[in-house]
Amino acid sequence: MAEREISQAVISRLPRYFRYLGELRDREVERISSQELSRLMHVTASQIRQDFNHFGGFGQQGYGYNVEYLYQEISKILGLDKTHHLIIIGAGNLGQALANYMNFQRRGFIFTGIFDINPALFDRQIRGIRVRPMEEMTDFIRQNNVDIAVLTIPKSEAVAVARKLTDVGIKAIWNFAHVDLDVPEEVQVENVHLSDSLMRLSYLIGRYESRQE
Amino acid sequence: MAEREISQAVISRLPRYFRYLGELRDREVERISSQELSRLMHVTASQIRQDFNHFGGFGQQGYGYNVEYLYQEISKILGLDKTHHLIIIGAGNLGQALANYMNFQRRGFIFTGIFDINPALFDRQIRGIRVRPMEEMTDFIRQNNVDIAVLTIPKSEAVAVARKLTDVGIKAIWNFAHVDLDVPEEVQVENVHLSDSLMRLSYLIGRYESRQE
DNA sequence: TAGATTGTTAATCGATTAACAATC
DNA sequence: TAGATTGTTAATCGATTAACAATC
Repeated sequence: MAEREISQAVISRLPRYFRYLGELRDREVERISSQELSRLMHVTASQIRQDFNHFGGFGQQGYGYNVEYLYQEISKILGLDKTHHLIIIGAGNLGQALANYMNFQRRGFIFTGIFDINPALFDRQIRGIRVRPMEEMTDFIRQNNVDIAVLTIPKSEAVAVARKLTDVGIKAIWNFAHVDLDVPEEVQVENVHLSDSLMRLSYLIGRYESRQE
Repeated sequence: MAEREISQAVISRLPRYFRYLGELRDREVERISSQELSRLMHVTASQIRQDFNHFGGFGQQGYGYNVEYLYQEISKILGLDKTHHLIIIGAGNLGQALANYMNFQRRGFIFTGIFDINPALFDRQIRGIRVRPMEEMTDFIRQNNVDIAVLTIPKSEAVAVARKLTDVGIKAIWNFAHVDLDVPEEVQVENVHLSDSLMRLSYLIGRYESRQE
Protein backbone atom coordinates (compact mmCIF):
# COMPACT_ATOMS: atom_id res chain seq x y z
CA MET A 1 0.00 0.00 0.00
CA ALA A 2 1.30 3.42 -0.90
CA GLU A 3 -0.82 5.31 1.61
CA ARG A 4 1.26 7.21 4.09
CA GLU A 5 1.10 6.12 7.67
CA ILE A 6 -1.98 7.24 9.59
CA SER A 7 -1.20 8.56 13.03
CA GLN A 8 -2.42 6.83 16.14
CA ALA A 9 -4.36 9.96 17.07
CA VAL A 10 -6.43 9.84 13.91
CA ILE A 11 -7.16 6.13 14.25
CA SER A 12 -8.30 6.62 17.81
CA ARG A 13 -10.82 9.18 16.66
CA LEU A 14 -12.34 7.05 13.93
CA PRO A 15 -14.62 4.93 16.13
CA ARG A 16 -16.08 8.07 17.61
CA TYR A 17 -16.81 9.54 14.18
CA PHE A 18 -18.32 6.22 13.27
CA ARG A 19 -20.59 6.32 16.28
CA TYR A 20 -21.85 9.83 15.58
CA LEU A 21 -22.39 9.10 11.91
CA GLY A 22 -24.31 5.96 12.85
CA GLU A 23 -26.60 8.04 15.02
CA LEU A 24 -27.13 10.64 12.29
CA ARG A 25 -27.87 7.83 9.89
CA ASP A 26 -30.41 6.32 12.27
CA ARG A 27 -32.06 9.72 12.41
CA GLU A 28 -32.08 9.69 8.63
CA VAL A 29 -29.90 12.77 8.29
CA GLU A 30 -28.63 12.79 4.73
CA ARG A 31 -25.76 15.22 4.74
CA ILE A 32 -23.63 17.04 7.27
CA SER A 33 -20.96 19.71 7.03
CA SER A 34 -17.74 19.63 8.99
CA GLN A 35 -19.02 22.64 10.88
CA GLU A 36 -22.24 20.96 12.04
CA LEU A 37 -20.35 17.81 13.00
CA SER A 38 -17.89 20.02 14.81
CA ARG A 39 -20.61 21.49 17.01
CA LEU A 40 -22.05 18.04 17.67
CA MET A 41 -18.80 16.35 18.63
CA HIS A 42 -16.96 19.26 20.20
CA VAL A 43 -13.93 19.02 17.96
CA THR A 44 -12.78 21.60 15.42
CA ALA A 45 -14.16 21.50 11.89
CA SER A 46 -10.60 21.78 10.69
CA GLN A 47 -9.64 18.59 12.45
CA ILE A 48 -12.62 16.75 11.02
CA ARG A 49 -11.68 17.74 7.48
CA GLN A 50 -8.03 16.85 8.05
CA ASP A 51 -8.96 13.49 9.52
CA PHE A 52 -11.27 12.49 6.71
CA ASN A 53 -8.76 13.59 4.14
CA HIS A 54 -6.20 11.13 5.37
CA PHE A 55 -8.32 8.52 3.65
CA GLY A 56 -9.29 10.49 0.54
CA GLY A 57 -11.90 13.06 -0.26
CA PHE A 58 -15.18 11.90 1.21
CA GLY A 59 -16.91 15.26 0.91
CA GLN A 60 -18.03 17.66 -1.71
CA GLN A 61 -17.47 21.41 -1.78
CA GLY A 62 -20.58 23.41 -1.11
CA TYR A 63 -22.45 20.31 0.02
CA GLY A 64 -20.62 18.70 2.90
CA TYR A 65 -20.47 14.99 3.57
CA ASN A 66 -23.05 12.39 2.72
CA VAL A 67 -23.78 10.66 6.02
CA GLU A 68 -24.51 7.20 4.66
CA TYR A 69 -21.49 7.21 2.36
CA LEU A 70 -19.13 8.49 5.04
CA TYR A 71 -20.49 5.96 7.51
CA GLN A 72 -19.85 3.12 5.09
CA GLU A 73 -16.37 4.37 4.25
CA ILE A 74 -15.31 4.63 7.87
CA SER A 75 -16.79 1.21 8.46
CA LYS A 76 -14.52 -0.15 5.74
CA ILE A 77 -11.47 1.66 7.06
CA LEU A 78 -12.10 0.10 10.45
CA GLY A 79 -12.46 -3.32 8.85
CA LEU A 80 -16.03 -3.71 10.03
CA ASP A 81 -17.09 -5.00 6.64
CA LYS A 82 -15.07 -8.13 7.37
CA THR A 83 -15.95 -10.97 9.69
CA HIS A 84 -13.64 -11.78 12.58
CA HIS A 85 -13.78 -14.91 14.67
CA LEU A 86 -12.86 -14.39 18.27
CA ILE A 87 -12.29 -16.58 21.27
CA ILE A 88 -12.19 -15.57 24.88
CA ILE A 89 -9.45 -16.90 27.13
CA GLY A 90 -10.71 -16.89 30.69
CA ALA A 91 -14.34 -17.64 31.53
CA GLY A 92 -14.43 -15.53 34.68
CA ASN A 93 -16.78 -12.65 35.23
CA LEU A 94 -15.20 -10.40 32.66
CA GLY A 95 -14.87 -13.12 30.06
CA GLN A 96 -18.51 -14.02 30.48
CA ALA A 97 -19.56 -10.39 30.37
CA LEU A 98 -17.75 -9.90 27.06
CA ALA A 99 -19.16 -13.15 25.66
CA ASN A 100 -22.64 -11.93 26.47
CA TYR A 101 -22.10 -8.49 25.03
CA MET A 102 -23.85 -8.98 21.77
CA ASN A 103 -23.10 -5.65 20.17
CA PHE A 104 -19.82 -7.08 18.98
CA GLN A 105 -21.59 -9.75 16.96
CA ARG A 106 -23.46 -7.04 15.15
CA ARG A 107 -20.18 -5.58 13.93
CA GLY A 108 -18.87 -8.82 12.55
CA PHE A 109 -17.01 -10.10 15.58
CA ILE A 110 -18.20 -13.69 15.93
CA PHE A 111 -17.86 -15.24 19.35
CA THR A 112 -16.58 -18.72 18.54
CA GLY A 113 -15.12 -20.22 21.69
CA ILE A 114 -14.27 -19.68 25.33
CA PHE A 115 -11.56 -21.37 27.38
CA ASP A 116 -10.58 -21.72 31.01
CA ILE A 117 -8.31 -23.76 33.23
CA ASN A 118 -10.97 -24.29 35.90
CA PRO A 119 -12.67 -27.69 35.38
CA ALA A 120 -15.70 -26.50 37.32
CA LEU A 121 -16.54 -24.28 34.36
CA PHE A 122 -16.13 -26.88 31.63
CA ASP A 123 -19.27 -27.57 29.69
CA ARG A 124 -21.04 -24.58 31.13
CA GLN A 125 -22.81 -22.91 28.23
CA ILE A 126 -22.37 -19.23 27.41
CA ARG A 127 -24.45 -18.01 24.53
CA GLY A 128 -24.78 -21.59 23.39
CA ILE A 129 -21.05 -22.16 23.45
CA ARG A 130 -19.49 -24.45 26.02
CA VAL A 131 -16.43 -23.56 28.04
CA ARG A 132 -13.49 -25.64 26.87
CA PRO A 133 -10.31 -26.58 28.71
CA MET A 134 -7.24 -24.47 27.89
CA GLU A 135 -5.44 -27.49 26.43
CA GLU A 136 -7.79 -27.45 23.49
CA MET A 137 -7.10 -23.83 22.64
CA THR A 138 -4.36 -24.14 20.04
CA ASP A 139 -6.09 -26.88 18.08
CA PHE A 140 -9.32 -24.95 18.22
CA ILE A 141 -7.68 -21.84 16.80
CA ARG A 142 -6.21 -23.80 13.91
CA GLN A 143 -9.46 -25.56 13.12
CA ASN A 144 -11.83 -22.63 13.44
CA ASN A 145 -10.09 -19.85 11.65
CA VAL A 146 -9.84 -17.70 14.76
CA ASP A 147 -8.44 -14.18 14.26
CA ILE A 148 -8.76 -12.55 17.64
CA ALA A 149 -8.09 -13.81 21.14
CA VAL A 150 -9.51 -11.89 24.07
CA LEU A 151 -7.36 -12.25 27.16
CA THR A 152 -9.32 -12.02 30.40
CA ILE A 153 -6.98 -14.02 32.58
CA PRO A 154 -4.69 -12.89 35.39
CA LYS A 155 -1.46 -11.28 34.31
CA SER A 156 0.56 -14.13 35.77
CA GLU A 157 -0.79 -16.40 33.02
CA ALA A 158 -1.26 -13.83 30.29
CA VAL A 159 2.32 -13.72 29.08
CA ALA A 160 2.56 -17.50 28.62
CA VAL A 161 -0.79 -17.68 26.88
CA ALA A 162 0.13 -14.78 24.60
CA ARG A 163 3.19 -16.73 23.57
CA LYS A 164 1.08 -19.77 22.69
CA LEU A 165 -1.29 -17.57 20.73
CA THR A 166 1.60 -16.05 18.84
CA ASP A 167 3.04 -19.47 18.05
CA VAL A 168 -0.24 -20.69 16.63
CA GLY A 169 -0.46 -17.61 14.44
CA ILE A 170 -3.23 -15.54 15.98
CA LYS A 171 -3.70 -12.21 14.24
CA ALA A 172 -4.68 -10.07 17.18
CA ILE A 173 -4.97 -10.01 20.95
CA TRP A 174 -7.47 -7.90 22.84
CA ASN A 175 -5.69 -7.76 26.13
CA PHE A 176 -7.53 -7.16 29.40
CA ALA A 177 -4.71 -8.58 31.52
CA HIS A 178 -2.82 -5.91 33.38
CA VAL A 179 0.51 -6.51 31.75
CA ASP A 180 2.27 -5.34 28.60
CA LEU A 181 2.50 -8.22 26.17
CA ASP A 182 5.68 -8.58 24.20
CA VAL A 183 4.65 -10.09 20.89
CA PRO A 184 6.09 -9.95 17.38
CA GLU A 185 4.94 -7.14 15.16
CA GLU A 186 2.68 -9.35 13.07
CA VAL A 187 0.42 -9.79 16.10
CA GLN A 188 -1.76 -6.76 16.74
CA VAL A 189 -2.43 -5.88 20.36
CA GLU A 190 -4.97 -3.56 21.88
CA ASN A 191 -4.79 -3.15 25.62
CA VAL A 192 -7.71 -2.41 27.90
CA HIS A 193 -6.15 -1.66 31.24
CA LEU A 194 -9.18 -0.98 33.39
CA SER A 195 -7.23 -0.12 36.49
CA ASP A 196 -5.21 2.47 34.56
CA SER A 197 -8.49 4.03 33.57
CA LEU A 198 -9.76 4.10 37.14
CA MET A 199 -6.49 5.66 38.29
CA ARG A 200 -6.86 8.42 35.74
CA LEU A 201 -10.30 9.09 37.13
CA SER A 202 -8.88 9.18 40.63
CA TYR A 203 -6.27 11.67 39.48
CA LEU A 204 -8.94 13.90 37.97
CA ILE A 205 -10.91 13.90 41.22
CA GLY A 206 -7.85 14.90 43.18
CA ARG A 207 -6.87 17.59 40.72
CA TYR A 208 -10.31 19.13 40.77
CA GLU A 209 -10.44 19.13 44.55
CA SER A 210 -7.03 20.73 44.93
CA ARG A 211 -8.10 23.46 42.53
CA GLN A 212 -11.06 24.31 44.72
CA GLU A 213 -8.87 25.08 47.69
CA MET B 1 -2.52 25.11 43.62
CA ALA B 2 0.12 26.98 41.66
CA GLU B 3 1.31 23.97 39.68
CA ARG B 4 1.00 24.44 35.97
CA GLU B 5 -1.45 22.25 34.13
CA ILE B 6 -0.26 18.71 33.49
CA SER B 7 -0.99 17.48 30.00
CA GLN B 8 -3.35 14.62 29.33
CA ALA B 9 -0.50 12.68 27.76
CA VAL B 10 1.55 12.76 30.97
CA ILE B 11 -1.39 11.74 33.14
CA SER B 12 -2.16 8.82 30.89
CA ARG B 13 1.36 7.54 31.33
CA LEU B 14 1.36 7.71 35.13
CA PRO B 15 -0.55 4.47 35.79
CA ARG B 16 1.91 2.60 33.62
CA TYR B 17 4.88 4.04 35.51
CA PHE B 18 3.09 3.11 38.69
CA ARG B 19 2.66 -0.47 37.54
CA TYR B 20 6.31 -0.90 36.59
CA LEU B 21 7.51 0.69 39.80
CA GLY B 22 5.21 -1.60 41.77
CA GLU B 23 6.78 -4.58 40.08
CA LEU B 24 10.31 -3.35 40.76
CA ARG B 25 9.32 -2.75 44.35
CA ASP B 26 7.96 -6.28 44.66
CA ARG B 27 11.28 -7.53 43.36
CA GLU B 28 12.93 -5.38 46.03
CA VAL B 29 14.82 -3.24 43.57
CA GLU B 30 15.97 -0.19 45.48
CA ARG B 31 16.92 2.31 42.83
CA ILE B 32 16.55 2.73 39.09
CA SER B 33 17.89 5.21 36.57
CA SER B 34 15.80 6.75 33.84
CA GLN B 35 17.90 4.80 31.39
CA GLU B 36 17.16 1.42 32.95
CA LEU B 37 13.47 2.24 33.23
CA SER B 38 13.61 3.38 29.62
CA ARG B 39 14.83 -0.03 28.48
CA LEU B 40 12.21 -1.79 30.59
CA MET B 41 9.24 0.27 29.46
CA HIS B 42 10.28 1.04 25.90
CA VAL B 43 9.98 4.79 26.26
CA THR B 44 12.82 7.32 26.07
CA ALA B 45 14.79 8.16 29.18
CA SER B 46 14.27 11.79 28.30
CA GLN B 47 10.53 11.42 28.45
CA ILE B 48 10.72 9.66 31.79
CA ARG B 49 12.75 12.50 33.30
CA GLN B 50 10.48 15.14 31.80
CA ASP B 51 7.39 13.35 33.06
CA PHE B 52 8.64 12.97 36.61
CA ASN B 53 9.77 16.56 36.67
CA HIS B 54 6.27 17.82 36.08
CA PHE B 55 5.66 16.92 39.68
CA GLY B 56 8.97 17.98 41.16
CA GLY B 57 12.38 16.41 41.40
CA PHE B 58 11.98 12.85 42.50
CA GLY B 59 15.48 11.79 41.58
CA GLN B 60 19.02 12.48 42.54
CA GLN B 61 21.92 13.16 40.23
CA GLY B 62 24.41 10.34 39.99
CA TYR B 63 22.01 7.98 41.78
CA GLY B 64 18.76 7.78 39.87
CA TYR B 65 15.37 7.32 41.44
CA ASN B 66 14.52 5.53 44.64
CA VAL B 67 11.91 2.97 43.65
CA GLU B 68 9.92 2.95 46.87
CA TYR B 69 9.85 6.74 47.13
CA LEU B 70 8.89 7.23 43.50
CA TYR B 71 6.20 4.57 43.82
CA GLN B 72 4.70 6.32 46.81
CA GLU B 73 4.85 9.73 45.18
CA ILE B 74 3.08 8.56 42.03
CA SER B 75 0.55 6.82 44.21
CA LYS B 76 -0.19 10.15 45.87
CA ILE B 77 -0.37 12.02 42.57
CA LEU B 78 -2.92 9.48 41.37
CA GLY B 79 -4.89 9.91 44.57
CA LEU B 80 -4.46 6.29 45.55
CA ASP B 81 -3.65 7.27 49.11
CA LYS B 82 -7.27 8.33 49.49
CA THR B 83 -10.32 6.14 49.85
CA HIS B 84 -13.09 6.36 47.28
CA HIS B 85 -16.53 4.88 47.65
CA LEU B 86 -18.01 3.64 44.45
CA ILE B 87 -21.34 2.30 43.33
CA ILE B 88 -22.15 0.39 40.21
CA ILE B 89 -25.22 1.30 38.19
CA GLY B 90 -26.33 -1.74 36.24
CA ALA B 91 -26.02 -5.24 37.68
CA GLY B 92 -25.65 -6.97 34.33
CA ASN B 93 -22.69 -9.06 33.34
CA LEU B 94 -20.26 -6.19 33.17
CA GLY B 95 -21.47 -4.60 36.39
CA GLN B 96 -21.09 -7.88 38.22
CA ALA B 97 -17.68 -8.47 36.69
CA LEU B 98 -16.45 -5.10 37.92
CA ALA B 99 -18.02 -5.64 41.36
CA ASN B 100 -16.12 -8.90 41.63
CA TYR B 101 -12.84 -7.47 40.47
CA MET B 102 -11.15 -7.09 43.78
CA ASN B 103 -8.00 -5.38 42.66
CA PHE B 104 -9.83 -2.08 42.87
CA GLN B 105 -10.51 -2.55 46.56
CA ARG B 106 -6.80 -2.94 47.11
CA ARG B 107 -6.23 0.55 45.68
CA GLY B 108 -8.76 2.23 47.90
CA PHE B 109 -11.82 1.99 45.71
CA ILE B 110 -14.49 0.61 48.02
CA PHE B 111 -17.41 -1.13 46.37
CA THR B 112 -20.39 0.18 48.33
CA GLY B 113 -23.52 -0.49 46.34
CA ILE B 114 -24.99 -1.81 43.12
CA PHE B 115 -28.24 -0.83 41.45
CA ASP B 116 -30.50 -2.08 38.69
CA ILE B 117 -33.97 -1.58 37.28
CA ASN B 118 -34.61 -5.31 36.89
CA PRO B 119 -36.59 -6.61 39.92
CA ALA B 120 -35.38 -10.14 39.22
CA LEU B 121 -31.94 -9.03 40.42
CA PHE B 122 -33.05 -7.29 43.60
CA ASP B 123 -31.63 -8.84 46.72
CA ARG B 124 -29.17 -10.92 44.80
CA GLN B 125 -25.88 -10.65 46.67
CA ILE B 126 -22.65 -9.62 44.98
CA ARG B 127 -19.61 -9.62 47.21
CA GLY B 128 -21.95 -9.47 50.17
CA ILE B 129 -23.79 -6.47 48.82
CA ARG B 130 -27.35 -6.76 47.63
CA VAL B 131 -28.61 -5.32 44.38
CA ARG B 132 -30.87 -2.35 45.06
CA PRO B 133 -33.59 -0.83 42.90
CA MET B 134 -32.58 2.27 40.95
CA GLU B 135 -35.05 4.42 42.86
CA GLU B 136 -32.89 4.15 45.94
CA MET B 137 -29.79 5.40 44.18
CA THR B 138 -29.86 9.10 44.96
CA ASP B 139 -30.65 8.63 48.65
CA PHE B 140 -27.97 6.00 48.89
CA ILE B 141 -25.36 8.32 47.40
CA ARG B 142 -26.22 11.05 49.88
CA GLN B 143 -26.16 8.73 52.86
CA ASN B 144 -23.05 6.74 52.03
CA ASN B 145 -20.58 9.35 50.94
CA VAL B 146 -20.29 7.93 47.44
CA ASP B 147 -17.65 9.56 45.19
CA ILE B 148 -17.69 7.49 42.04
CA ALA B 149 -20.53 5.99 40.02
CA VAL B 150 -19.72 3.28 37.52
CA LEU B 151 -22.15 3.26 34.62
CA THR B 152 -22.68 -0.16 33.09
CA ILE B 153 -26.12 0.41 31.67
CA PRO B 154 -27.27 0.78 28.05
CA LYS B 155 -26.61 4.14 26.48
CA SER B 156 -30.34 4.82 26.19
CA GLU B 157 -30.51 5.15 29.97
CA ALA B 158 -27.03 6.45 30.64
CA VAL B 159 -27.67 10.09 29.83
CA ALA B 160 -30.66 10.35 32.18
CA VAL B 161 -28.84 8.55 34.99
CA ALA B 162 -25.79 10.75 34.52
CA ARG B 163 -28.04 13.74 35.01
CA LYS B 164 -29.38 12.34 38.27
CA LEU B 165 -25.87 11.61 39.43
CA THR B 166 -24.81 15.14 38.62
CA ASP B 167 -27.79 16.58 40.48
CA VAL B 168 -27.00 14.62 43.60
CA GLY B 169 -23.41 15.85 43.49
CA ILE B 170 -21.40 12.80 42.46
CA LYS B 171 -17.72 13.58 41.99
CA ALA B 172 -16.92 11.24 39.17
CA ILE B 173 -18.41 8.87 36.63
CA TRP B 174 -16.63 5.87 35.22
CA ASN B 175 -18.60 5.48 32.05
CA PHE B 176 -18.88 2.15 30.25
CA ALA B 177 -21.99 3.20 28.34
CA HIS B 178 -21.30 3.84 24.69
CA VAL B 179 -22.27 7.48 24.71
CA ASP B 180 -20.53 10.76 25.46
CA LEU B 181 -21.92 12.18 28.67
CA ASP B 182 -22.48 15.87 28.86
CA VAL B 183 -21.91 16.83 32.47
CA PRO B 184 -20.75 20.00 34.20
CA GLU B 185 -17.03 20.45 34.70
CA GLU B 186 -17.15 19.65 38.38
CA VAL B 187 -18.04 16.06 37.51
CA GLN B 188 -15.04 14.08 36.31
CA VAL B 189 -15.68 11.53 33.60
CA GLU B 190 -13.53 8.70 32.35
CA ASN B 191 -14.91 6.77 29.42
CA VAL B 192 -14.25 3.12 28.69
CA HIS B 193 -15.66 2.55 25.25
CA LEU B 194 -14.96 -1.12 24.70
CA SER B 195 -16.33 -1.22 21.19
CA ASP B 196 -14.06 1.67 20.19
CA SER B 197 -11.17 -0.37 21.45
CA LEU B 198 -12.24 -3.43 19.48
CA MET B 199 -12.63 -1.31 16.35
CA ARG B 200 -9.10 -0.01 16.73
CA LEU B 201 -7.91 -3.61 16.89
CA SER B 202 -9.91 -4.40 13.79
CA TYR B 203 -8.27 -1.45 12.01
CA LEU B 204 -4.82 -2.68 12.99
CA ILE B 205 -5.54 -6.15 11.60
CA GLY B 206 -6.69 -4.68 8.30
CA ARG B 207 -3.73 -2.35 8.08
CA TYR B 208 -1.25 -5.14 8.68
CA GLU B 209 -2.88 -7.37 6.10
CA SER B 210 -2.95 -4.68 3.44
CA ARG B 211 0.74 -4.06 4.02
CA GLN B 212 1.54 -7.69 3.32
CA GLU B 213 0.11 -7.52 -0.19
C1' DT C 1 37.75 13.95 42.85
C1' DA C 2 35.68 11.33 38.92
C1' DG C 3 31.69 9.19 37.27
C1' DA C 4 26.99 8.92 36.92
C1' DT C 5 22.73 10.66 36.24
C1' DT C 6 19.38 14.04 37.05
C1' DG C 7 16.97 18.52 35.99
C1' DT C 8 16.25 21.64 32.55
C1' DT C 9 16.90 24.29 28.38
C1' DA C 10 16.98 24.15 23.46
C1' DA C 11 15.93 21.72 19.10
C1' DT C 12 13.00 18.84 16.70
C1' DC C 13 9.12 16.67 15.46
C1' DG C 14 4.29 15.98 14.88
C1' DA C 15 -0.37 17.23 15.50
C1' DT C 16 -3.81 20.79 15.54
C1' DT C 17 -5.73 24.95 13.92
C1' DA C 18 -6.27 28.75 10.68
C1' DA C 19 -6.73 30.42 6.25
C1' DC C 20 -8.01 30.39 1.70
C1' DA C 21 -8.05 28.83 -3.07
C1' DA C 22 -10.58 25.25 -5.50
C1' DT C 23 -14.90 23.62 -6.77
C1' DC C 24 -19.46 21.89 -6.30
C1' DT D 1 -23.68 32.92 -11.03
C1' DA D 2 -23.35 33.34 -5.90
C1' DG D 3 -22.93 30.89 -1.78
C1' DA D 4 -21.31 27.17 0.71
C1' DT D 5 -18.06 24.18 2.05
C1' DT D 6 -14.42 21.13 1.06
C1' DG D 7 -9.42 19.98 0.33
C1' DT D 8 -5.08 21.50 1.30
C1' DT D 9 -1.28 24.54 2.41
C1' DA D 10 0.73 27.40 5.88
C1' DA D 11 1.02 28.87 10.74
C1' DT D 12 0.78 27.66 15.34
C1' DC D 13 0.92 25.05 19.13
C1' DG D 14 2.35 21.38 22.08
C1' DA D 15 4.76 17.25 23.00
C1' DT D 16 8.92 14.59 22.46
C1' DT D 17 13.75 14.15 22.09
C1' DA D 18 18.48 15.73 22.42
C1' DA D 19 21.99 17.96 24.76
C1' DC D 20 24.43 19.48 28.51
C1' DA D 21 25.26 22.06 32.76
C1' DA D 22 24.31 21.16 37.59
C1' DT D 23 25.09 18.23 41.27
C1' DC D 24 25.05 14.10 43.91
